[in-house]
Amino acid sequence: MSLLKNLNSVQKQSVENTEGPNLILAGAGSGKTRVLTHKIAYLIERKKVKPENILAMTFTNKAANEMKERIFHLLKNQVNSLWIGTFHSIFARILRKNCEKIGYRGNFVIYDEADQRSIIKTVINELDFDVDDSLKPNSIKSKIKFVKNSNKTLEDLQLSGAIFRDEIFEVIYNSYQKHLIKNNAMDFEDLLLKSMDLFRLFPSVAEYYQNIFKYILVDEYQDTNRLQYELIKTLGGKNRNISVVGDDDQSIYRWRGADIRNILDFEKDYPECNIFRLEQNYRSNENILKIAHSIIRHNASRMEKELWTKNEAGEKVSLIITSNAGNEANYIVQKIIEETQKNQRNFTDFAILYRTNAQSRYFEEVLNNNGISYVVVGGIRFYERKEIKDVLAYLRVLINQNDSVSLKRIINYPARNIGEATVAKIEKYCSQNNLSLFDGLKEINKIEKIQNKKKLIISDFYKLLKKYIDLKDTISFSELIKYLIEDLGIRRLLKEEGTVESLNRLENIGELINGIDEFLKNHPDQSLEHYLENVALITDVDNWDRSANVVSLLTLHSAKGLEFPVVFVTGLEEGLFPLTRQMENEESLEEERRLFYVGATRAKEKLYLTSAKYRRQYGETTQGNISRFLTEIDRDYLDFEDLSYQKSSYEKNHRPKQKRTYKFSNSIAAKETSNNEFEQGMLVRHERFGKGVVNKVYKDGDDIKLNVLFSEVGQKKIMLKYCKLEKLS
DNA sequence: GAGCGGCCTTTTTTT
DNA sequence: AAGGCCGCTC
Repeated sequence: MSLLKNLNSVQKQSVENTEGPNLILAGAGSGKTRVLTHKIAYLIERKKVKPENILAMTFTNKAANEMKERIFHLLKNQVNSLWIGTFHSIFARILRKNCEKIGYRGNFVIYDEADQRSIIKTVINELDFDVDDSLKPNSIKSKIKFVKNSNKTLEDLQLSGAIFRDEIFEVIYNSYQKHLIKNNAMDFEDLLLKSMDLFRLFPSVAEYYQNIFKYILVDEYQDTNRLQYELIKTLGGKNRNISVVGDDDQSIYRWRGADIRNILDFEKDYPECNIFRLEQNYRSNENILKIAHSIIRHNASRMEKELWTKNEAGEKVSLIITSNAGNEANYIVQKIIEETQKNQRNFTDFAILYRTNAQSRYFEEVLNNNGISYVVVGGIRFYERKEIKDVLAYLRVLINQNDSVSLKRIINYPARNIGEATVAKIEKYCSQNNLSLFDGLKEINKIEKIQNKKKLIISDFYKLLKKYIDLKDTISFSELIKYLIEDLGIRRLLKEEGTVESLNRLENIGELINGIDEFLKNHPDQSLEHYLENVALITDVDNWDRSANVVSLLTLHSAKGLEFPVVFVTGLEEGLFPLTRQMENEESLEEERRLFYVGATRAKEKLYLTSAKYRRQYGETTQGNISRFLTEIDRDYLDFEDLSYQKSSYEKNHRPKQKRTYKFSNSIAAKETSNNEFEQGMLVRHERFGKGVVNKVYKDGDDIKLNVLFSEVGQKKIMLKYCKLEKLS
């Protein structure tokens, strides 16, 4: 009985109803994780289901870990045999065991986006196409991703009209896939796609897992794509004990292939299903819910529902329009300071949410200037840093010599005088003789037109790799990496460089080694392969320590599943580059409303909505307008403040602390020339940097650029088309 | 051929 | 922040 005593009646029903398909529609803050964890505990304790027969899939490692912890707490018992993890980690595990059936070796590597791009570039070079805009690696990459996530073949997609027929893309796609197989590598999508292939081609394997996974639970079901949907259907097809938890209003990953139909059509796919609606919100004050609802209710394709709460109405939500991003940041930091003083809040209580990672900059700056500690969650990921990728590339090659992407990465790292041209020659030799790049290195002496000096370097490099490949089975990989780093002299080189960046890199490498030691301490029996897989699938949100007393800065997407007493949802204007500019069609408009909804419902006690009238992007200032949200939002629960007349408080607060004055002589101030151009020596005023004197004027194509020495901020390069530069007489 | 400095562009959101 | 590109030097 004690297991269910903390649940409300709907939560209880959805926990107890273990058999058959279950759709649990769980609004924000309605106890979704609570239901999932209780259900798993209930299955184990009451229904005597073996933990190894339960599969629970989430989208983030963080969510998975949280669930593990809570289940442990409920059962007072560690259940290691539970299958619980992200989609990608679960299927990576299945593939490690079975991938040889579909033509991979068990030590396959997982390629991230940078690796993908590198392959795509190789492919484009090999195929010798005329490169135009349609062949940008990034757009090819997203197209490949789209195709893979759809769980249809390229042909099917073309026939159904989902994409245009594009022969060049077809060739690239096929060649890309061949390269991955040759390198014994999978991209993120392959982890799912190849699992699906495995099940399709080997029904006995599918059956094996169908029998293992007697109960399947899926978190954030609204964000599954067609491929994940199909995998769930395949695995659960036999027992049909599928419980999915989700909220169609929080589906914010359409661009990643998430198909909201998965949740909207669950009833059609599983006609015998039970539907439970968790509509009581335990998280937020009523005013916050009303505001969130007033926006989301405008979405046409959603299940009709409205959250309710027994919580108090609380303070009204504040909507603020500021003049620019700097003032927006100023306002927010001012409010944080006020709230900590008036309402006795800690910095941990605050979260600043924005649309794109790059937007954290202004907030960081102002927080810094006010001595407030903060943490940026996500952003540039640790494992995507250059120095980390370089070191990891060595490890990847040690376990998988076919990984030519990693090999190419390290062939001239640290610099050993091997350039593109030499690599190209080796690659050519390899493809002619059907060798992997690694084997090509071994035969370096047979390759023509390479200088003897370089042959020597390459064969030394090969010997070095060989030495560590042999060494890796005799010592722990923590020792292995330490020796390797010393051997390569990476530490020494970075120290000698002596710049801020290089010392940072040095620190990061130290951090990496700590991380490896930590990993080995926690998983003493696991191998280098396991470590690399762990690294490939982890994100910064997963590592985030919430115990420190700091303000949290994160994207709206990363904020899903989290809650904070005070939340700032920033950048509310539409029409600007980083925000809601994609509202041109109804579908994207709906997704933006859902994103707003997710952000707003993170708040427990107080919600601030902020926007800026003007925002700079790539040096350009654009005007936004919040009219759409203003017309939709319910003003009854809102305090509205227009501060956009405050023009320059940001600039005032951001002058260098010790004021440096750069001397320049007024006497050389030039007159405006007849053809309205700027000249050396001319006195000017910049909208942000103030007064200055032109040092140099030059042309770059049609663009006019100036070097200007400003008295306030020193020398700056100015692109005329991006700013207003006023001539002073 | 390789490497380096300088300058520009990129990019929504993530497993 | 980091990769691409150009022009320069060794």
